[in-house]
Amino acid sequence: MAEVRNIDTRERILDAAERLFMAHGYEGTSMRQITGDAAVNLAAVNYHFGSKESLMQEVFRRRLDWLNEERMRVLNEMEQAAGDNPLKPSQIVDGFFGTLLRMADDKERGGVTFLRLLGRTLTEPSEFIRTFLADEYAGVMERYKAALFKALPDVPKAEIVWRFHFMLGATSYAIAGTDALRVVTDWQIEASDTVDRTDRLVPRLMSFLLGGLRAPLPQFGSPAEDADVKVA
Amino acid sequence: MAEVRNIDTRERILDAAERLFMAHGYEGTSMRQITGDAAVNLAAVNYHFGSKESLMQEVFRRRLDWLNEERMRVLNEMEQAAGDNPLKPSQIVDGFFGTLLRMADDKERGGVTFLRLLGRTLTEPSEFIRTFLADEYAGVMERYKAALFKALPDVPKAEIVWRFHFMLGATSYAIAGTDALRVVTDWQIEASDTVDRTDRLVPRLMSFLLGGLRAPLPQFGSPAEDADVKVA
DNA sequence: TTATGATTCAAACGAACGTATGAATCACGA
DNA sequence: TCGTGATTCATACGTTCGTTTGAATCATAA
Repeated sequence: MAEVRNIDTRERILDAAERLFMAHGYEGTSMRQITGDAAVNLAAVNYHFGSKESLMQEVFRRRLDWLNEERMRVLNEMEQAAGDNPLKPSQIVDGFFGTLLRMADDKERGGVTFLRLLGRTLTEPSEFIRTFLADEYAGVMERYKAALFKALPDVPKAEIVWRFHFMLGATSYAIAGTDALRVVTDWQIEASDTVDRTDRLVPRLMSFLLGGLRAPLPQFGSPAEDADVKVA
Repeated sequence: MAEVRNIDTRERILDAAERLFMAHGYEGTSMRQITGDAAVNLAAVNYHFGSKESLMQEVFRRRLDWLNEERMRVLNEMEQAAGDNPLKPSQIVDGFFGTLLRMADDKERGGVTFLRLLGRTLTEPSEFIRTFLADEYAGVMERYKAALFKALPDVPKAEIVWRFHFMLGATSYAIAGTDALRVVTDWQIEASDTVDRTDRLVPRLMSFLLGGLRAPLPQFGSPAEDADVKVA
């Protein structure tokens, strides 16, 4: 068997697809763009992956399998070290979101390209993508939710789940890096290159997520409460 | 002039486009779907709006013009009432995000359909949409950032802007309502219909946003800090 | 009633889409 | 060295895309 060319072609297609899906979305990327960028024949995608949908799934599976296994490994490790004690919320948040965000520096695992693709795809309308992602994430999701329930026994489970949802939103938007409304404009932040911004993004986001997770519970039916703000 | 049919057709197209762009995305929606749903001739879109891109812009302009004017009005009102005193962060957050979220109940202004479309579009890859949104939002964005700077004089402006960005992400994901990873599964939350969930979403999200905005500042270079969690 | 400009309509345009086909080319075991 | 299965290739299929066209139809002012 000629495995060498095979693998080479597959990987080149996956890399190009990852990059282009990130830049133009699933519907906005054509097979001809992908095969052109990958410098392979047009028919190669259908030969190796079967269809455009299957290609998209493989683009995610290649990265998510490792990510979610790593998340499981980290959580197991932390729970074993803690014994019967509940974990700290910050540990859980770091296990889930920190593990994800640290992929940004790991070019072997897609780096920022994959992170941005993932962030954008989480709000993608296509049904088959949502179904696929939900299946990929189901196990790890349950484990982390359970850990949060145990870590925050006094908080209603409904609140925890919602806040998990909000954390996911803040993170996915942050890693998508689109900034459609141009909230963050470089020249008013600081003179810093992209590398630096990635470096500082993680602690910034983690602080925000933890602050949101630990916020006072909402008072339903009344307007937003206001304790005075203390920072730093 | 036959203004009646004109306006009728325009509105029906805009309504159908809003609904379909929300459900299938910009690239995933065809002119034939839109005109079919609106029960108008295929050529009507190009006659009334010029192109698919212009239609998309008009779908947003119809809602965003009012939203951003309302945001401006609310902010002006609060600032006049406060005189020289800075506003409370919760007031600013409510002015920006609360005004947005309250559109959910306003069917005259698109309701949840438009909110979900907006949420999904904020991570949309298409360049022309991002450029358009950035222009639409530029003014109101500057005003609210300035208000936050004044309200939180001790927090570095860079941090405020980043947290604004994170708040935007959490909100856009929440209103997109996609929940790709199925974090929030109805049967484990509470027996409640959709109306109730919209009702409770707002205070829940506002608590989360304020908690994130007021979180302790990040310690760069060190792992996530951990004050013990106090809720309720 | 007739003239006029706005709107609607059926039909077609060329381009791009995802996919399929069958021959050519390759690597490699016998 | 030859045969075989895996892979690559050029090409074409049928469909759908956004847009355009020119005639038909409408509402209104003169």
